Amino acid sequence: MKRSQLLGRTLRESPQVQDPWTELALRAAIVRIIDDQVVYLPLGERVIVRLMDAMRSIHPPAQEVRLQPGFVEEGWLQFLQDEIQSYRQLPVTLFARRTVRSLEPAQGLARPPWRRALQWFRMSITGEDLRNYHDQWVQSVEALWSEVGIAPRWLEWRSNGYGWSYLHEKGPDEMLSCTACEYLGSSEVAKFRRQSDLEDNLEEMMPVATPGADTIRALADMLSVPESKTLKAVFLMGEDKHLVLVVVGGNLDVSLTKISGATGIRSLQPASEELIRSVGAEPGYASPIGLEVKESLQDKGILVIGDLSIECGVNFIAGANKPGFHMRGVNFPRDFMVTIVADVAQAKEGDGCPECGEALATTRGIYLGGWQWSSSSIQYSNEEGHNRYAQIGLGTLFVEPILAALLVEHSDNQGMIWPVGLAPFDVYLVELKCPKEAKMIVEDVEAAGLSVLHDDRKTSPGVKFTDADLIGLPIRLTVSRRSLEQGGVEFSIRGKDIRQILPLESVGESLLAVFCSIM
RNA sequence: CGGGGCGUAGCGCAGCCCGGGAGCGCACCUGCAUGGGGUGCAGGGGGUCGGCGGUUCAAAUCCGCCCGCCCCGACCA
Repeated sequence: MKRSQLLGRTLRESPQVQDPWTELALRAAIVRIIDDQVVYLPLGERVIVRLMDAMRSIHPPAQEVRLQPGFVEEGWLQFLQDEIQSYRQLPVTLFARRTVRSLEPAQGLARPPWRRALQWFRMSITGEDLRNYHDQWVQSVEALWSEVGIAPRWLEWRSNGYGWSYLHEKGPDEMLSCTACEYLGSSEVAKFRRQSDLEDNLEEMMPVATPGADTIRALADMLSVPESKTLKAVFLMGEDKHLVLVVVGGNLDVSLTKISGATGIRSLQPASEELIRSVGAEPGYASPIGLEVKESLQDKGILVIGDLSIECGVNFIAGANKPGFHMRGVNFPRDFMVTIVADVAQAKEGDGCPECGEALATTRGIYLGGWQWSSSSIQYSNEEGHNRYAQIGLGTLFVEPILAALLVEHSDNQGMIWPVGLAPFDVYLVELKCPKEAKMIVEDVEAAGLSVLHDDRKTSPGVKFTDADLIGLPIRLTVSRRSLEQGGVEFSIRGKDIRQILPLESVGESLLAVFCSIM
């Protein structure tokens, strides 16, 4: 490929963006960003193709399917329920290259509005089979990380899942990490220890007049108790107007992600007041006391999720479901029911680490992908003809975030230093007014099976060398009058202080030998 | 909804106070020189100055209205 014909100029001045990977990608002609939308220039697309090949090849064969861009996650289950009827079809592994829309606001290259993803979907009859597959998958991905030279951290990620994050202060994703041990979790799903405030002396439940105290803050102030002694009741509704009541300690906030994970209900939003009143609760003075609560997920009544914090305290203040009144001395489970108790409160900086109890601190990074154990499932018929639920897991790797991590990991002040195997081309040929010799070199090197970017532009040597460093191909060749006088073409490796002259006649062979040795 | 700022070449901006020639940097084009680290010199193309109206001999510049973008406030938690 001739450099003069390659689309995408390198930028002399650093574009003003907030993170180093986007800056490098713009400077080195890997991408352009137009109104948050990413355009991959030829150099970038070549890297993406190689990266996706590397990602794809980490894993044993799976049947490949194609899902159109924007295909929703839940669609997998419906699709498989249609296709899988019998145990004879199981286990099955599917693979898909997808383009998924980011749920979060776009932010540079690490979080574009649409990102490419590779997904592996495993459906098993037994939990053991799925666990084995999962172990194998995780091992393969770990091998990929070492192959491409990054060391992301393992963390709790999404609901029912784990994943990897490349830690970086400019990363778009917020996490909580333990200041003492290895625990790491995304802000939405990080676990934490509730402060325990148990005592044996359970008070009687009594109404107390609290006119105007329709927020936790006002209630705590009026009764002169800490917010943690109150119970917060949050009403949410799912897409189909299914009502969910969440009960947490008054000092905590609910995590929608955790609730989705615990209930399987997607796209939760605050419930309307009329929906709240329709079940007998009073906005501002609500609690599960006296409501018809589901005893299990299949029962009639209101779905009530109790956070772990309701078991960590006694004698709470909670709403009386009457305007202007609360109840004091409220104790779980003596005074109210919940359908399930789960971890549904949002962890924040300073909370106790779930592993060791030390303080959690905010950390930033880039999510690269991870594994999720599906909470819902599909049915198939077993050998006896009975319906059974399959065990399902989903592994995902995100292409753009991984590229962002690679950009920052494999670069120096001069630009990229591509690992062999991911570089958009193998060789950067700097030609200084030696077109004939350059042509021979290109043919020779390409015959040896290596790809060459031939800088044939009419510009000064400085420009070409600087560009060679910025673009960062593993090998640089320089052919000039000077090099010819010294007996051939100058060879150097990006990022290393190696320079030597290779004879013109055997450049291809020599490079091939070098390549085998550094791969 | 209120307050403030901005709008001039592909991008970034100056000029406006104090009215008269539409400019600068980057990018682009041409030529010459240079040839081992974003080189030098010379020349060149490119803009309804956000829109409409007013004042004036004359408006990017002053005045009024409108449009668009950004920030702050308010509402909400």
